[in-house]
Amino acid sequence: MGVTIKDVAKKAGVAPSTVSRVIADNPRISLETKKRVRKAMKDLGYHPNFNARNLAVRSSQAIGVIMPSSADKALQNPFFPEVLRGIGAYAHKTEYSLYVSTGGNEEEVFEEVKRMVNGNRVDGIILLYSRIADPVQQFLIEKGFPFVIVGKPQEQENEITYVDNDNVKASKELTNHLIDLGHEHIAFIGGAPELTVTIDRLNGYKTAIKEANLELPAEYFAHAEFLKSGGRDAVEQLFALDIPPTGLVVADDLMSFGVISTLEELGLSCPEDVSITSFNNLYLSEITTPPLTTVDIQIYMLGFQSARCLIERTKNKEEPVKRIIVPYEIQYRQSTKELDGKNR
Amino acid sequence: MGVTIKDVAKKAGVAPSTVSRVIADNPRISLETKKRVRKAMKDLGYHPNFNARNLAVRSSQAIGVIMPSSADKALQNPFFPEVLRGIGAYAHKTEYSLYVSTGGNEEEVFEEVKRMVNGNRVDGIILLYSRIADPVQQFLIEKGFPFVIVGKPQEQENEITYVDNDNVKASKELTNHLIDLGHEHIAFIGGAPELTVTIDRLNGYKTAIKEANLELPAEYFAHAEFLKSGGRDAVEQLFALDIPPTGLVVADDLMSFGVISTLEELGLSCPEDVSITSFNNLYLSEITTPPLTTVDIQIYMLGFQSARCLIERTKNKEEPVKRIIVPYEIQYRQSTKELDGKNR
DNA sequence: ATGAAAGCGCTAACAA
DNA sequence: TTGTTAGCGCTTTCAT
Repeated sequence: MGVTIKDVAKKAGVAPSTVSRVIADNPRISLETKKRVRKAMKDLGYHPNFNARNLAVRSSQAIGVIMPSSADKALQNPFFPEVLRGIGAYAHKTEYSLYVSTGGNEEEVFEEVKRMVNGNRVDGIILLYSRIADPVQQFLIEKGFPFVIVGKPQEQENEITYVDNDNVKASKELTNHLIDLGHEHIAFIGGAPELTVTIDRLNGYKTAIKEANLELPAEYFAHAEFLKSGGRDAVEQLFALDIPPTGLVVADDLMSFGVISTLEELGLSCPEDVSITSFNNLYLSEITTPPLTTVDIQIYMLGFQSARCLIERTKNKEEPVKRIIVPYEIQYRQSTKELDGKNR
Repeated sequence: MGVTIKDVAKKAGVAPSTVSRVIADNPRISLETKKRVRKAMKDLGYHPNFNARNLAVRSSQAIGVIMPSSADKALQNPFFPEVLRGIGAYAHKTEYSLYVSTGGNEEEVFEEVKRMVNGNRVDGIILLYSRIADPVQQFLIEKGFPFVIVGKPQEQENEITYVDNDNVKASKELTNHLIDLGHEHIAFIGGAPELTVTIDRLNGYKTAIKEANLELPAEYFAHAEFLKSGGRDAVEQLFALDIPPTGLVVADDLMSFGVISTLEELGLSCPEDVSITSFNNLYLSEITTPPLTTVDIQIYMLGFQSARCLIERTKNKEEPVKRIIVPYEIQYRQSTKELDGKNR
């Protein structure tokens, strides 16, 4: 099957190399022949074979996108399709394709990465997660293979290109909002503690609390899974304390839903009894009850920019290491309210 | 860069073709040499170049996954990462890679498909949506290119391999559940009306209503977008009717959240005032208030099976057209309750 | 401005 | 059981 460059060459009465040049829009080919060749291509329904092309130029015009392993339900987070959409937009623009590795366990993810890299399937990789001591990251660094992280690397921050929000600042701002509303007992519920994003958001929270000279008991940091049971445990523990919090900084909208649900089971309601703030501004956070006060981290933009960095880098070896901080914007909605007398 | 098959051959003292055979685990190579070659591969850190391989065998060991265009927010539906996970699981097992096309507008999606197909980037395609008069589907059929649909084709049902649930039956069962609970005024809220899935679920609903000899006023079918405003419009209209429904069959969990939210704004609550049933059993539907009575359509399995069909097909031209119906299971939770006196 | 020819790294007849 | 050789379809020197 398949009409090749030779067929086109024959039909247009030129050499294959000329056809190749026409494809590349080489300026040293006369407009005359270009037209003739293009017509031949069209008539024959010619489409370049990418495997052949890639073999010849040793590149693949494709980038790999690595999702975290899906031991938990984290992958059901709409965050992923949304970054993917951002990445896809830039990739499409530049005629790159997207290879994705979707979860499985950690080992499988690693295997996928190795397949992509070793098999020359992709020119670069985007990591959709960042955590401490990640063998994948280590592998990529050792190979000197181009990659960018959506999020912030835990180590070697200056040698890795990454696209992130200022999570520390955002988290601090969120916490301060609660403080401004009169809350004095504010707890933090984060995701997996080895994720950089959790660490940063926890730090921002801590900073704000300290600066306001509020108490910061160790029992006020909880880590919940996205899974219901996990979230419930965290909330139950928190609200069984002598002084339960009246304000919550939660690291992810999806977790907030679980938290609100558990609160209701405990007979507490949001925002009357406890104010909740969180992160991501998923489409969902606008339509639930109550709508969430949350940080819009611009997921799409995170994806778009990461693709841009990576593709620019694969096109130009000299492109320097970059750090791109995507601005965030807090959406104030109904999950937070001024602390009223009875709770003080 | 890159150590090639020749290097390995030289080091092992054999011909390149022998190395190739070892890679393919050809049975006519002595165990002796296999071992020697494998050692050489390991010592040299050899990895086959897939572009070269694919060029030689005219295949790519990759499948394309096409998401719907993302004009709306539909892509934020956790359905997608979840099917992707299922597809990825089977793909990984069989050492296939995944190419994805993520949204953009319809034209861009189509371009992506053409790129994948014409450029020999993939051996087959999985369509994650199905709707009437889809140019992509048409293109694939004309080309005779292997593809499978997650969902049900609108035309040429017998010539296309697809993986779906029995949506008609599920929807009927859901509706009957409401009827059994005493509801007599049941409305349907679907997604985009050109999607097959919407059509099927609407039909199941209608059938149940008719069989129970209940009324079926035209105003009882609403179509909502995933976007909040759309869902709100539908709900507001429905509940402004002379006889507002007390039961709802909603085509997607995500839409149900919007519906519940709008209801609350109207001063109605679920399940006290209106019972809601829906589809998908997203992780979310379990943790919100109230937890949803919803059809578990086994999203992961839909993905897994579609990948299986497609990969089996690409491996064997003779593989017949298939239809796979993944069983569903209704999860009864708290969004539905017996109609009490006051609402009759 | 264009052509000839040598690869890119691998597979697959065909020989031996 | 293994080696030789001719491609797969494209790009890219090097000539002309």
